[in-house]
Amino acid sequence: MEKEYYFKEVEHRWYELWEKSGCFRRSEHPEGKSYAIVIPPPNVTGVLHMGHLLNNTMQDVLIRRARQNGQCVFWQPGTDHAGISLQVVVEKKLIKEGIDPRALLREEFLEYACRWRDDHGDIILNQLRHLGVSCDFSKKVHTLDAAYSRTVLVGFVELFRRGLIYRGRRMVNWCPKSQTALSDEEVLMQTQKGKLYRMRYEIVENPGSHIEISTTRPETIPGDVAVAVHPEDPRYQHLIGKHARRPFPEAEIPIIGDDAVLRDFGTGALKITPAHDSVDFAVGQRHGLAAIDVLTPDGRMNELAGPELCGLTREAAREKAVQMLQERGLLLAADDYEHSVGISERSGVPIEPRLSDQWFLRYPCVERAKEAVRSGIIQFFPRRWEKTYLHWLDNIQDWCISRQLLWGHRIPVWYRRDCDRRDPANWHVSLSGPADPENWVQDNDVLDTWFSSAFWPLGTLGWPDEKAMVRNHFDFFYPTATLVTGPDIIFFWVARMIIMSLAFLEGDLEQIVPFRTVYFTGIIRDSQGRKMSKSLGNSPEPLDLIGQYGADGVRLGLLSIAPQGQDVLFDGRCLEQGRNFCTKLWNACRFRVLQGKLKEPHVLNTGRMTAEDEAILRSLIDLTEQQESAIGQYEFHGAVQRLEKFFRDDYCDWYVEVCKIRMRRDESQRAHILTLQDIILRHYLQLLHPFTPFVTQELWHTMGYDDGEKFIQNTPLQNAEQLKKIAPISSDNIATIAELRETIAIIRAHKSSLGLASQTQLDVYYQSENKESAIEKYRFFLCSLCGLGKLTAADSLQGLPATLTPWGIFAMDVPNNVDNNQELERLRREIEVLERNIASNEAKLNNKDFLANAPEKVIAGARALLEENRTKLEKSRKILGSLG
RNA sequence: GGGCAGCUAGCUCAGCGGUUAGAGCAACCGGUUUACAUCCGGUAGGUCGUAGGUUCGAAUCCUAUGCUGCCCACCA
Repeated sequence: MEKEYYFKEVEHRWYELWEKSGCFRRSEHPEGKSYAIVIPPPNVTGVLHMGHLLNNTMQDVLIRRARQNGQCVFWQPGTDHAGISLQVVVEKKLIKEGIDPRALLREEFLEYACRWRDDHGDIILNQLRHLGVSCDFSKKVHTLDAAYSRTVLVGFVELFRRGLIYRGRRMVNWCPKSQTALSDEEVLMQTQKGKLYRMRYEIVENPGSHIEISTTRPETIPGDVAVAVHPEDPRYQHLIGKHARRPFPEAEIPIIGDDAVLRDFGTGALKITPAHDSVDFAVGQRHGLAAIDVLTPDGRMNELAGPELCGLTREAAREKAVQMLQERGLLLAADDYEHSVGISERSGVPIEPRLSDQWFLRYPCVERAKEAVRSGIIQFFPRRWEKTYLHWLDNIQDWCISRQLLWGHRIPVWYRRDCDRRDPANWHVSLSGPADPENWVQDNDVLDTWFSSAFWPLGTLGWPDEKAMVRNHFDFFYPTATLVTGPDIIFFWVARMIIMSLAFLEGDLEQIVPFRTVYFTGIIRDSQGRKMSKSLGNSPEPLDLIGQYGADGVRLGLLSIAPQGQDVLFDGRCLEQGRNFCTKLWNACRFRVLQGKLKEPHVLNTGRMTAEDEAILRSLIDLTEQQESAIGQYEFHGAVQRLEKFFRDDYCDWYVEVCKIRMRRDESQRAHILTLQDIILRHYLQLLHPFTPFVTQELWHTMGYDDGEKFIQNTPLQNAEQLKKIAPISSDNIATIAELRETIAIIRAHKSSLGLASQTQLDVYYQSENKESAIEKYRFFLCSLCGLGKLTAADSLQGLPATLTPWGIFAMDVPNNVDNNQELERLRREIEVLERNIASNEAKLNNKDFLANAPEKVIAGARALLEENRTKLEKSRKILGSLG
């Protein structure tokens, strides 16, 4: 066995073997308990980032543990076509090559896009392989695959048939940069500093008098069709019915009363621009006003804005409009003002409310979707996200699902050639299109990418094609077990998957929900709590990290700092610790290998079990129980901590050290000890495997534990009950070992506080009331682990510095030159603390209310504690007396 | 404007009604006795954001309040 662990070589070798052997594949004859996860499909345009590492490590832990537990596992991988993102990437590439993407035909552009997708689409999944993910890559799905596309379009057609998808001319969020409509969820509200302009329009009927109006958007003045005031506002009531003079292009517009106007905001008078504001649009509808669109799709002013503004960008037009107001003496004030502006999530520019013809979905099954979560049929971890989810569903708005893009699922609607597209009589909606295509024109738009992702758990398992569903064992793997994702896409994706599943499947909620639990991970930030971003340069390159620390080190490190459901502050040091632990594991196993092979491996003679053997076995059983509950509650952080603590503190630093002493003293124990070590290491490797798949697999092989099963992940994991059958464990023995370990720790600390190096041999005298036999039994451990020379019982402490342990007082025969003062000081402090504690114990036990109300167990505990403290105090005083 | 989290040792977090509040990292002291210096032993460090309340007992429950961060919301 190599002295060093070469993780790079090991990881590559095993991953290839795993994939080649097909051990990640789902069973084609599934039986027993199913455990499926669908991967949140990464964008084909994406590169692996820290969030992917965390998210996929967690999924892999769940999947591998399920495999060990003998469940029938399926982890479905795939990629998302990434609508706008991919289109932008391809457009940029074309421009670089001197091709104008807008001059291309749809088919030509799509050809370029497909080629890019085929060249780059699998990069991110291949990167994930380096992390060790055990997805079934043979079942990979891409959202634009023919079968999956069919799923999406069937969904559209059916929702249309049910009257839930409709086409309408409505105010939508328009992104002037990508020139498409967006859903409300794709608009981020950001507070921005701007100006609130106060200006005045002349009253036509009373020349020379004016009405004052506040606005943040003077560039939309040419689109004004009215001025609105509150109908009961005494300041303006008399003006309703009269007209105001719009300054440019000059026009007379009516002054109307509408109670949407807030009297106490600004001047209480509102200019109405129905084409560029949703409130104004509603007002316009109520009053039968026209909408004058003064903007072009790319966010510039058009001819209707008048010659001075036409052609300017929104921003430039605002400046120009302010200047024009000033020139006309109409601008009264420009106050600094902070307000929310909608920003396009994708392109980062302010969105423009715009009137256009789009397709909308009225969400089905909203009440059932709420019920599914509220009732706990779908469980959220952490639970608080339930509220966020329910709140969104309570206020749900229809979803604009059409996008003015080329890349995506083209809307399966055809319009009769040269006829009114707004008249449903001229629509054809179907999967295959009209029988006489020459008379029809297909809708140019594609569907929102999130519309297609909403079908992910359904489509990946073959729905709605019955043959495909049988082939994919839909009935067995659906509903999936768990979804692991970020809370940032709770509306975009999680809620919509639930809704679509409920809309299309029939049966009890338990059977038709897409998953039974959702674990929301935190977001990875840098060590200062900032979001990882390219511009800040604070996002490490995941593959570099894997190369530097090993996939196992990265996995362990990340999980060890990820608090449940809270953001993760990333620091490279955690990866170092992760890697160090893997090295530690390697060395401990190597040590076992150096002890040699056993003739009869795995056969334990329980008659030879000692107290320390029982204690380590008990720790292993406890660890096994803790792992089960921690992983069940998605407490990855706690699970990792306990795994590391057991191995370092209990196994390596205590048990193995003790075994060295035992074997040195008594060669006949050797086989027994090594057998037990093998049992422990073997089980421990299995417990650790989901977290660090590579090093555990390598050791599984190196240690020769693979005689029955080559791959550790396919080896059944014993539970706590099964482990308890290995050998009987007495609680007295467990207590004895706990006391022994405490005694050793106290003696070591005492030596250290006396300024003595740990290996300095010291003679020690002890006084013990009833633990002499224990001390004698374990004297070799005490001497060896504490660096003691002679250890003898004595009647007096002879004025030597002494310390109190569970087993009595131990006095160190220190050289004369050792300074006693520090030791005296320490003792006095200790006595002080004891006295304080005893006083508080007594006060408690003298409190009648405490005795009356506290449970018996607590009172008994308090009494025992008081007794213990009194004994300690007495002995400490004795030590002090003998020293002084 | 509404809602949700977080505030515990220098840093990152556990603990969420019952002894004297824990861990890892960092700091400091000491150590190579045949797995491991990517290691081992040890020390120090906290009025649990603040103020009230409930309780025999509060970091933990309640009520206010202060920061910090996130989400939702059509006041131009």
